[in-house]
Amino acid sequence: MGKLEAGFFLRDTVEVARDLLGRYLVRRDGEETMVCRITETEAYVAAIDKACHAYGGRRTARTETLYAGPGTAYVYLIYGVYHCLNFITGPEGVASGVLIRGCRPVWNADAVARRRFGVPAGALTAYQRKNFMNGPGKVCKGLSIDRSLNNLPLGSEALYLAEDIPELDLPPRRDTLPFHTGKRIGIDYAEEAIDFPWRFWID
DNA sequence: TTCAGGATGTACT
DNA sequence: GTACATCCTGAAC
Repeated sequence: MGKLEAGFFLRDTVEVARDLLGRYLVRRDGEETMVCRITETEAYVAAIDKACHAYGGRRTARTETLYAGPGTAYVYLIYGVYHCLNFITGPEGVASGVLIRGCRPVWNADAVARRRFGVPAGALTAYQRKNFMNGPGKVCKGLSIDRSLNNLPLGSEALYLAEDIPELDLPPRRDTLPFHTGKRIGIDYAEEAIDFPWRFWID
């Protein structure tokens, strides 16, 4: 099946964030299976990063998932309106993870478009296509991801990451994939961590 | 195309 | 009470 396993997430968080670009996010919601290619990620590392929810070792009901084992899904509500999806990196007990900031449907785009805009993919305007899933809240809207999936274990059928998907003829990520690096978005409060180049994206 | 402002719930002070 | 790892709308250009 090509599912990413624990070893993938047990590496340095920044390296995992970079390596998730171009890989497949698979979501099974009832009878519908949707597949997206990841196009934008950000790394968060509690030990040195004031932008991380678990900075300074903070343990609360919300941050508890950040301390879970490698590959666990961390989903939280932001601004009272939208959800954000992360995958935990490193060993259990070390709070760090990768935020999925953007992706693009590569299988069953109709199902994603209906969740995102209420219409099939063919009915989208150019503006809607451009803003399909270019943000963490939009990714979750398009894939029906909410807090019911928080703390979901690595490799769950409802939501998992894959290296390749042979049955759909989706090829593995190229290991020479060109990518961009920059500062993270929406963390203006995070002092020196504002400038960490921990955001990665592909075209 | 860019910009300001509002929506909205939860965590934390 | 305040802040928040955001997004949408409508107005101005």
